[in-house]
Amino acid sequence: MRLTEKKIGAILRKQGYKLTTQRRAVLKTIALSQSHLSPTEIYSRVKQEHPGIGLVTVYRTLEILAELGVICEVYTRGSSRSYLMRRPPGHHHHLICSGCGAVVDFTDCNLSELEQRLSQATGFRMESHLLEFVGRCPNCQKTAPA
Amino acid sequence: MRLTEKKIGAILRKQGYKLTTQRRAVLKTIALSQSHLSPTEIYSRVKQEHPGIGLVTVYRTLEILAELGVICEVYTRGSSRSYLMRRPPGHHHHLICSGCGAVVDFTDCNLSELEQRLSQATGFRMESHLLEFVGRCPNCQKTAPA
DNA sequence: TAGTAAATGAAAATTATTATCATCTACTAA
DNA sequence: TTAGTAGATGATAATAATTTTCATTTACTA
Repeated sequence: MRLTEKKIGAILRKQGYKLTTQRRAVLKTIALSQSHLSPTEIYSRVKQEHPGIGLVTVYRTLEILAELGVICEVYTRGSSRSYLMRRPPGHHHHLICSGCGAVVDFTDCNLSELEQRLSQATGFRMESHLLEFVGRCPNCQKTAPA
Repeated sequence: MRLTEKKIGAILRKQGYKLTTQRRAVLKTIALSQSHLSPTEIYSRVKQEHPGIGLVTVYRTLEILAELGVICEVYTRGSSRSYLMRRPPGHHHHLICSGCGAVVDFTDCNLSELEQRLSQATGFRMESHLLEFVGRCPNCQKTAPA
């Protein structure tokens, strides 16, 4: 179930947001990328087709899209955020290439047993979890290590 | 196996680093905290006893300590990093309270089966993984939700 | 199609992080 | 114990990341 622009528009509107030209452009850029992108990277790509767009708009758009679950944040080293189109609809995780940044999604994390065990041991009420694998994709394995 | 100051000193020296007054102070601050702390938080706490210390020194110290595995980085929302004393010696993960930031460590993630499956399916050579649970500790469950 | 709430971009303010450099200090070797 | 030196520090500034403000514009509803 890939999210079409129409569906995304509906999701936005339901929450009182509008699907503007700029948001469309940001979405398109993220959708076209195989790797995760920082706000600045998204900004400079979008600017090629929409020279007038402001970096602020990119930030605001990313915040909303992430809140609505249309895009996902990826947790990497480094001092900026990085985003990615959400491809599987629900709960899922990422396998990220340390070379090129390409991202593979997977859904079967079966952590519920561990989650229960931890919850019982600590008394925490669980809210969420974050799981990411980092590795080298076949292509980048051929390339010199970085 | 808690890391003593003496052991940490040895770890630093082995890599050619020195155990300075400032580094001691940063370590002490992190060790005394039950929750993860951002560079700025660490800086302001350390400054109470060492008014002369510079924020830059805190950043540099954190970088080195993280590189040597004496402290761990925690991945949270928000636009700054956050660190924590490494308590279990080797591979481990965190359960973080969304209320007070307290951190519980756990070591049994048994993700190797999943890791292998993913590796076979994608051809990625796995390098690492990141697993964190977020929940509410017993104390914060009593408090109003935040 | 008009009215309105929401979105935009410019500019600036904040906050986070890194680099530079002259001075200082922890540690090693004698 | 002490001198020499590599490494560390803090001041300062530069850079990068993120957020705020506000006057103007625009998508969408009625």
